[in-house]
Amino acid sequence: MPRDAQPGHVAAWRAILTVHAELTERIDRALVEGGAIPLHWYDALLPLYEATGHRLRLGELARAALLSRSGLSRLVDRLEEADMLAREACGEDARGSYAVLTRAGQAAVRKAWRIYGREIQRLFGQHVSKREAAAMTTVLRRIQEANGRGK
Amino acid sequence: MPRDAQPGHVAAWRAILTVHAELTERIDRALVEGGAIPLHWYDALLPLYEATGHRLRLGELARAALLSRSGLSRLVDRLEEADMLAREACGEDARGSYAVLTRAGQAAVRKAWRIYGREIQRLFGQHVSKREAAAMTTVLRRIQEANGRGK
DNA sequence: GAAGATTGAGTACTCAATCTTG
DNA sequence: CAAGATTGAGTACTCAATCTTC
Repeated sequence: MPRDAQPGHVAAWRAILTVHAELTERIDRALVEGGAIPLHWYDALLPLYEATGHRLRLGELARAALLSRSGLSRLVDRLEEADMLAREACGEDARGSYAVLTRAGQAAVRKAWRIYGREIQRLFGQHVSKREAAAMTTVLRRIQEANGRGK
Repeated sequence: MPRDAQPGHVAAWRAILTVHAELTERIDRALVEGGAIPLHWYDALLPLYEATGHRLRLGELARAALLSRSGLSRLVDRLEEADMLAREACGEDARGSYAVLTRAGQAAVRKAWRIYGREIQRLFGQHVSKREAAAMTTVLRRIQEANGRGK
């Protein structure tokens, strides 16, 4: 967006882009430097961690991790290779598979979260009051809901 | 970040991630469907558009577009191929080059911005009051400045 | 030797096509 | 033939190595 002729919401969107890019990069760096899994892996493993049984259909996981089915398929290859998760046949529907977190995968998520949480506090939370955080969440959730799924 | 035990700033960060991912994808789709350049190209061409003389050193452009030098080098190959910009030798320093927007490149930025601006309004601005946008910008700029460049 | 830019090798994604099962 | 998952081909990035000029 051009710098001139900016209604307020354009400046806000621009600020979101900048903060997202900067913090995301720093968090990923902190994870790697701290000997944890990369942010990318964390994004895929967290939905599993939060799922009941630490288990999700591959399609669901793809959706949760914002990846295409094919992209997820290859990522799961690498995560399985690294012993973060295992594929498991799906009883009810022989077409499908589950991804299930291993013990090592669960530990990796917890370790990553310790670093991630610390960094969010340091880079973001530290500079934002409770009130401001709540207000921002409200607005963003409203946007989320207005745009969720449909057109 | 786990869904439980969330201080307010974690929820806010999570909301930023979600909104960023969703809107970014929709905007890119709108650009392509509208026959404009992809978001990716826009991100690289806009800094040029805003630069005096529509001209920037490749290194500067890399920084502005949040790309590595090598990544930018290849992107510039494609943009040059598509007649969006041209490389130009740098008089003062024969090591360096400039990237300069072509006429077509300038037009492409303007066309993309028409769509982009409309989509920001539709997906984001429409759901946010002026006050809220201003408040959000203030907070995010504060974070930006606290984390800009240094540690 | 350091800095600007490019090239080589490797990684990670996409869409379209395919295979398998419902 | 529709849906879940994978595979093939193509694209776009990264870091490390290289080339050129300061």
